[in-house]
Amino acid sequence: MPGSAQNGGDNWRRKGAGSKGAGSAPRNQPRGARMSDVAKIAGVSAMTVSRALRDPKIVNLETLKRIQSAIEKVGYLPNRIATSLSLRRSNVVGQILPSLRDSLFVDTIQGVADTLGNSYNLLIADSGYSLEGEEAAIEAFLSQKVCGLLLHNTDHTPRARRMIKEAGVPCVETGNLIKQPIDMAVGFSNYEAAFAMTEYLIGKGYRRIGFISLPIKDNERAAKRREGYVRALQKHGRAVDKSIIMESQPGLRNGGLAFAHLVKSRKDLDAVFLTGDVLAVGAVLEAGRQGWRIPKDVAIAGSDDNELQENLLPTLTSIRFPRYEIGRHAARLLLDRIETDATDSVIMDLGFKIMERQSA
Amino acid sequence: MPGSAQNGGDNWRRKGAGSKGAGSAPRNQPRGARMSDVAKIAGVSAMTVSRALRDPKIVNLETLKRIQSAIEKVGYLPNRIATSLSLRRSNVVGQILPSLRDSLFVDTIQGVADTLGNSYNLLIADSGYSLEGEEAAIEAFLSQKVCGLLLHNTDHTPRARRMIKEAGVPCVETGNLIKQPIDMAVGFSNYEAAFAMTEYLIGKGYRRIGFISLPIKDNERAAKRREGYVRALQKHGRAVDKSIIMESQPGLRNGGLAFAHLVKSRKDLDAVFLTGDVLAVGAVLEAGRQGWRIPKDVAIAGSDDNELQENLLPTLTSIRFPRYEIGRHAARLLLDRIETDATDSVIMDLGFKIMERQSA
DNA sequence: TTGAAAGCGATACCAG
DNA sequence: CTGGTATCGCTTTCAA
Repeated sequence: MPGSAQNGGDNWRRKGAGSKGAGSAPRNQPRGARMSDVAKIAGVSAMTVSRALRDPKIVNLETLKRIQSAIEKVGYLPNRIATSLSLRRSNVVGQILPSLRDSLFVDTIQGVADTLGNSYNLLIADSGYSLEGEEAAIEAFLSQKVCGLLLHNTDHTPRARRMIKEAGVPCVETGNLIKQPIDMAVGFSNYEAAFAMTEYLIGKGYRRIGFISLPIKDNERAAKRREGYVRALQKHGRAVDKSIIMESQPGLRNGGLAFAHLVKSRKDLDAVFLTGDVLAVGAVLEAGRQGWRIPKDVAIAGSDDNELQENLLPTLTSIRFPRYEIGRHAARLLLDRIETDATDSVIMDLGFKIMERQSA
Repeated sequence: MPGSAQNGGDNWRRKGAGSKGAGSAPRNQPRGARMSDVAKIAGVSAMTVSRALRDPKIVNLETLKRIQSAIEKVGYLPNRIATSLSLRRSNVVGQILPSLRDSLFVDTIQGVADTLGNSYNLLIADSGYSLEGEEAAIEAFLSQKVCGLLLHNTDHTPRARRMIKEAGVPCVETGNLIKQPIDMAVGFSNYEAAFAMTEYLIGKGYRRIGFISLPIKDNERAAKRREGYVRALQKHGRAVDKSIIMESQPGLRNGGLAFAHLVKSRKDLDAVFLTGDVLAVGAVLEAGRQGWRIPKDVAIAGSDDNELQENLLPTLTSIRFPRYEIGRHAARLLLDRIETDATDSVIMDLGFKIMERQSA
């Protein structure tokens, strides 16, 4: 229902909204020039045109020139659909993410796009955070005959795994690293990262460290982070207190609310580790509203570091993940597999960094 | 050069990075089942299978069942490349944005993806903020035979415009509204928005209002906003002082620096309007560092409202643009054009909202 | 309701 | 260096 509820009875400022204008679009399906048209004009066969496009060196220079001018004359654009059918291989890579809206993923997408360059195109879809959604997108992409697949989750439906394997399409899973990828994997260990941050906080002398993450259900990353937190506490002989382990819905506001709730309910907390989305940023802002001094009253640590976090007041101690690099490497692995006969199953751990700042 | 410089001599925490594992990928190009294979198993012709998939009702129920079980048996997946070639029309929509990394655009992408649904796929590319980059992406997409095109700019190379028109592909330009779209346009007026915000500030009693935008060169949106600011001042009989009109590179930090520079150089400023990217957020954070009271010492107004801006301290007065809605409407227009014989040239103004908050 | 034949626009292969 | 022919996998058209 686009634009009905959202804009109903609104007070948006606009001018002459929805004007249907005078112009008209070209309806005469011109069915652009084909290779054979170019060939005819240049006085050669279609095959020669094909060669001229693909490998100009093997074509007579004179012929080549005639072909090129014919191409310009009719404004010929190769039909990549026909090429793909003939070659039985497309030049399209498919990437599926939980959500496109989440700014966490845009760096990875850009890393992929930058690496693909001009020879490949990127098909993109979101799973809506559901395995069924992912399966549907995978099916659609395999139907499109993508030459490679990039998945964010490492958790998939059995049918999804089977389809990918049967299609024999190169596939890179990004995000949380696992032991048994479908094909290849690039990412970092959410477990290790949360473990390291928890140890960092312990090392800084905090005695009672709360933990807030996104809901664990159907979220392997959040689950692994909580596990890392718990194990780090245990390693250092700290009690694991379930009453200071919370979940929060995504969003700045929700993170702030969860944080305030936790701090108010447990006066002995001296640090809170919020991981996922913008939860930690919300906590810093909420602390400001409450008048709590960070880190003196309570310390805050976050994850998914970005420019905002290093400019907040106070600046936020956080885990930095190499999201752009993950995109680059994932795409690179795909291209290597496609363009060479590389066949190794690769698991690439790009690690993480603890960014020590003012908040903890 | 992926991963060399960026990770060279680093101190990222990882485990056994770059392990080349034991596994191996399926190399035996299985060339999945074709429609004729399904047909053979079901004891019918390929045409009947085609009909069964496209319009099950017109096929005998018994036959249909045999076909369906044959499909499951061989794990048949339709080849959309072949369909597209045969139909001379793909089910892929192409969207081109200045950058994928910029979180400003993700809402629009999501709006598009949500509207396309399961029947269409989304090809995406970035122009790298250059007209040449956009032209290259348009050419690639037209070669892929996209059934519709979504452009962010309203400024294009002549060749790009010509190619789109000659291909006869439905096209929606989003972003700044213009009078002469290639085909259709959805967006808002940057001029009107900046004009309205400037009038708002004047109405609040601010006497001397500075202006900071992204660099105007090759940025029609920024140019229109500055024009709106200037005209609003003129309408209200205010002097236009070039020394308090600045440009800033994108980024939180840069916005903060530009803001601090402006405030320090002109002690009589009582408000600054920062438009574009996260400039205004950077200004609020910088004010915090400097110890300036907002809006008492100086007021701040921004644009591109989001959840962060309404949770900053102080909350930020800002212009809200309906980015998600733009995506939805743009995609809807495209689908209408594709699926019906609609031919109207539409210019749709979705407006904007001034969000009045604490900072101005 | 079903099937046979002729494309869609390019490329691989084999001759010349 | 160049051209003819078969083919990629599906759909349209026309018969049966």
